[in-house]
Amino acid sequence: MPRPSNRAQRREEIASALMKLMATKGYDGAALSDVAAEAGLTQGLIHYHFRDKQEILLEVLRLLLERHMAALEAAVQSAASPARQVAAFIDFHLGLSATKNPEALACWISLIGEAIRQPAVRDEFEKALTSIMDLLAAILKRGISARVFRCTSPESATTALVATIQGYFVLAATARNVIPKRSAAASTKAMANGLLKPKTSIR
Amino acid sequence: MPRPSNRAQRREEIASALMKLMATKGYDGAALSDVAAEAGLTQGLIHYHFRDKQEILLEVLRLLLERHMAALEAAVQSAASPARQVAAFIDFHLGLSATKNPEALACWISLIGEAIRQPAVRDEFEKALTSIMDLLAAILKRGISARVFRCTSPESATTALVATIQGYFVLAATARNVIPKRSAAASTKAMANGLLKPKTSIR
Amino acid sequence: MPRPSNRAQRREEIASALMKLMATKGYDGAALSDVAAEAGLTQGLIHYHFRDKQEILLEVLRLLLERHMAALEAAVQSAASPARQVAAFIDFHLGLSATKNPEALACWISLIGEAIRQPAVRDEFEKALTSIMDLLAAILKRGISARVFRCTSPESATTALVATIQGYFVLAATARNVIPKRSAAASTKAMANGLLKPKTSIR
Amino acid sequence: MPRPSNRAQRREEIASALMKLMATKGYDGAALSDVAAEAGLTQGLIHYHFRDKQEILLEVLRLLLERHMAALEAAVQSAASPARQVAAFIDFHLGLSATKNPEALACWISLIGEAIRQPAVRDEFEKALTSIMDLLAAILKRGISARVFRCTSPESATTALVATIQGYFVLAATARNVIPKRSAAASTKAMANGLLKPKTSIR
DNA sequence: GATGAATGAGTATTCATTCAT
DNA sequence: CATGAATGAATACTCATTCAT
Repeated sequence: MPRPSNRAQRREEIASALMKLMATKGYDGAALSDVAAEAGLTQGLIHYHFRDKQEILLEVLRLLLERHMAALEAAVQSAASPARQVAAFIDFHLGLSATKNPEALACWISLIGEAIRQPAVRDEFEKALTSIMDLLAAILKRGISARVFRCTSPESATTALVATIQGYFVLAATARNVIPKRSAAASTKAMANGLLKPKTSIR
Repeated sequence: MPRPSNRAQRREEIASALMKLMATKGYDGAALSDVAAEAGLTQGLIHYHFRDKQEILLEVLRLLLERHMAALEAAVQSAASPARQVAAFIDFHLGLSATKNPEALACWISLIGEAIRQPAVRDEFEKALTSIMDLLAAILKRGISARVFRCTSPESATTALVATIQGYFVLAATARNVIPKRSAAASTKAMANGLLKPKTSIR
Repeated sequence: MPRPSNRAQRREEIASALMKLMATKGYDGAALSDVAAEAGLTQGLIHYHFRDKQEILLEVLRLLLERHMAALEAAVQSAASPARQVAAFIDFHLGLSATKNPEALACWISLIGEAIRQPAVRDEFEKALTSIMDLLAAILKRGISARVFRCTSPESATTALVATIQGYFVLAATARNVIPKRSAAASTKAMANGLLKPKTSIR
Repeated sequence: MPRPSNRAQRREEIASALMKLMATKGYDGAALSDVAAEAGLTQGLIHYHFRDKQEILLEVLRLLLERHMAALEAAVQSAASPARQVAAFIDFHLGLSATKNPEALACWISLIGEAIRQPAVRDEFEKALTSIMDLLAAILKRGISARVFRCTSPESATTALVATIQGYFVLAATARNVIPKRSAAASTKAMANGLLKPKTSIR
């Protein structure tokens, strides 16, 4: 009578606990003993479910991406035209409701820091970024095919817009005061217009 | 006759050593014993020149900014018109020679991570960003006064362009492969055109 | 109809797994989780078959001795005279084929280390040594009765020869290079001649 | 004004503490926290003077060998002829006073166990054995040159005698009861006679 | 018999910081 | 100024053992 496995659930509990702690203390600052306490588990159990701390970090990244992509796809699919989808993509990341989850944001910035150093994290982080960029690139390509965007390189444009979004994330996490209220999405759309030269302005 | 103080020099040596180590190992990963070894002096001496590790980090930030601003001002001042100065500003950060110093880039990303957590670092980081943004804002304001830029909020535009640059830094540090070759500066200029609607295109 | 008990078989599987791991990692270095993996079963099951880790070690010793004694008795019994039996005893331990099983050798050395510390292991180890020595002592006593050996204390002679063999084991396990090729059995026989002063030389 | 170094002294204190604990608890069983307590130092200081635990073990080996060789050379040099020097060599290791230091003996046996696994320990252990064997080999060679020993291979004879001594160490450490009182040195001399066929018996 | 989850004490090692000299 | 020793708390990770199913 094999016992039913609760691995997936426990792994998520542990990763969520790390996510929460990382937001305020960073990856290095989040001790596994704190993670265990936060998750209401013993420290030994953490290493029963994860080989090492890095593996938990990768699970955090996986969770963040999973949740992000699901919501992002929903937001984008509800928009009709490519131009509106680009606007939806920007609003999703930089609109009013985007700042609702500062925990995820701080966690994401911490992930950037670890991605520089830990090759395994870098690989997964790059894949995560690629997932997000692929979604935007597909929109741009549809807009180009439909001749509503006049843009030579959808790859470059995708990168530029994602860079802007990531940059706003950095500013929001480190120097919130330097961002004029509600300017992020609007400015980014203005920039998208310069980049994509759409027949109808993105707004 | 007291021997001449070498405080300033020693402080810079120590900060430079931390900068070098942070680039590859991050702030937490750079042990002060390693810093001492890298700087060619003893661990005890570090605490003679700095109260604690954070103070060295702040010195690193100061050094980075000092060097950055000096070179940036030189690059911008050599440009004639506001439009050309914006281009110079972008090229300085994202042009071909910008990637020449990966150490400073990785160090900067690490600083972002610490700025989230250590309030003292956050304050200085915000000031550093403000210095950079002030320089760009001044250019934009001149352009607006001279009616070569049609842009309602120079503050928002400044923020947007700096965000884009910071975002490219993040991508360059974590997922170099996702940036099409030489696209960063060009795309950013295209975006600047959308943002500033200049009489003559920025390029 | 209850399924047939596989206790004995499982115990041997587990002990064999520990034996294999001990050879390369030592007793302390062989984690029970590794033992379970090596034996192809789960960690929990190990403690169903053994009270604790030490009990597995004792089983390892029992297995090693059982196999050793069976082969040793066969080797000795095929020799005709006491002198030839002594030679067979030496050859069995130090001859060319003796080094064929480095796993058992390394395991034996590890057992020595544990015998120093764990009293239960020491007791069993002493019994094992006694079994081996009893076999040699019987040969020597027969030789003395038959007046082919001139030796006052068969106990001392037995101990001396077994000590030499154990010593060669130590050298073989730790410093293989210091033993001149094929010298072990020959030298030991020369020493046995000094010890037993046989009418016909042992060789 | 450089502070005078006490490294050598501290290293010896720490190694001595490990030696003492290893004798009863083995290498793995001797926790560095216990070593620190035994030496009356803090745990951190141990790692200031030694990179890791293995390095302490190597220092233990070095200390053991240093002390052993000094006393052994003194014992051997006080003997006049090669035959008497061989006797002195044997007595030094197996005579009545040899068992006076059970701590060093148990420690030596533990070292054997570690030499099997840790290559760095094996190398040093082999060198230590070689030092001891070189001393005996030199005696044998002098005896052969002087035609008082009739022995074809001094290397094999050296190995055989050292093996016997090591074997007695093993028996003494694990199964003291199996060694007839005072038989070790006498039996080994009898064996040496078989091996070296000296003109005058070794005794 | 067998599984897999859970425990909790233990371990080597790291490191910022202090301080006597 | 400078050294090197010393501290002590913290940290990730290991592992024999227990237990509910």
